Amino acid sequence: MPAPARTGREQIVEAASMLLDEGGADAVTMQAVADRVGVRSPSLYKHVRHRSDLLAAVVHAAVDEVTDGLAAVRVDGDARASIVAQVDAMRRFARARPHAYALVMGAAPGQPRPTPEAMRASLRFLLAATGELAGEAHALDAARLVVAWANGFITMELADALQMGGDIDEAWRWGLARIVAAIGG
Amino acid sequence: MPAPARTGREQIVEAASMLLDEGGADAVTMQAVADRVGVRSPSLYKHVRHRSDLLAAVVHAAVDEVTDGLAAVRVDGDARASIVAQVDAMRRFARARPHAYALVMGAAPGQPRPTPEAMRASLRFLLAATGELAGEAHALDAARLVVAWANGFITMELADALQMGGDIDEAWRWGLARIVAAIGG
DNA sequence: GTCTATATTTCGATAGAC
DNA sequence: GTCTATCGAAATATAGAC
Repeated sequence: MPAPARTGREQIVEAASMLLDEGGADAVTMQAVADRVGVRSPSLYKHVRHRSDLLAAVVHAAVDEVTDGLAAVRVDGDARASIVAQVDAMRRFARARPHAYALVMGAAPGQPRPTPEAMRASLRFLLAATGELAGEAHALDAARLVVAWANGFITMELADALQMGGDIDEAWRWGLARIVAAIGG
Repeated sequence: MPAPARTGREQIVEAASMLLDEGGADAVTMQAVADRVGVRSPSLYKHVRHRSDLLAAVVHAAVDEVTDGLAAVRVDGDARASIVAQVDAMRRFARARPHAYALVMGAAPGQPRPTPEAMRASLRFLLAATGELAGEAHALDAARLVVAWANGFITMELADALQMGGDIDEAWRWGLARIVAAIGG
């Protein structure tokens, strides 16, 4: 056997995810990924079709991570507590992996997007909770309200926008309480 | 006189803004800007220090445009109407210039940001309105709530996230009504 | 102030030997 | 499957003539 495999698609996606976290999508170059996994850049093309294929895999892995996190913190018997726990988990993920968060939530037009099915899976338990509070007829509207507020808040927090003084965590809790109340809680 | 001026900083920023709208920040290359204004790329450096200087000017012009738009639609005697008018104006701007909107609201980590003063100026009349509704003690929290929701909704709308069926304009109106009610309206 | 010419770097991707 | 070698494209920016 001439050349044993020294890397694989999984390890490549992992390295690309780290580079995304460290320097954004632009930092995910084939050269940088190759350095990270310890091979020469042409070898990557035996595991990945092209750069966009790799980036799509990175986004897919990130949205899966979010989905698992949201599923893990849900509270089955308490809709209010479940909503709070899930948006808190969103915020934790965003703080830990801001660039990945931006890709998942589609903050940058023209960047790779997760599939609609993957996004739906992420919001499964949030939809259940908002349905309990707002009624099935408005479950979707209410989920959109919650996610929109949380996403907007998190995005601006990461960008240091709305830096107008005041305690940011206090603003988060104040807003969250109002949002939950607004959808029928 | 050896070479009369065929362009100027204002025209260059304008061309760069058009390129931003058409293809995002990555499309704003010195070459593309030069083609657009009708000169060779080295000539641009007589009007602009470097590319980041140009991009910063583009962002500044965009936030000024937003500020003017928000000031124009405000309703002085009616806080609820003023809030609705201003978030509607935000949404119109985002639909007209999605890439510019993303830069202004800081959706992409690592991109050029408007100055805090410019952002504050944009939110002046919104703060006045939320102060009326929520009380001065919570004017800032309430403004953050409104802007966060609007920004999150708009961002996801532009990215086709939360595309889970239902009328998107109806969701906007439903959410907006709840938000205004939530802050004391 | 604009031009030609160019330095320099970096990128994605391919060819072909082993 | 990995490697060396390389192509071709595109980018920012500078030097110096006019």
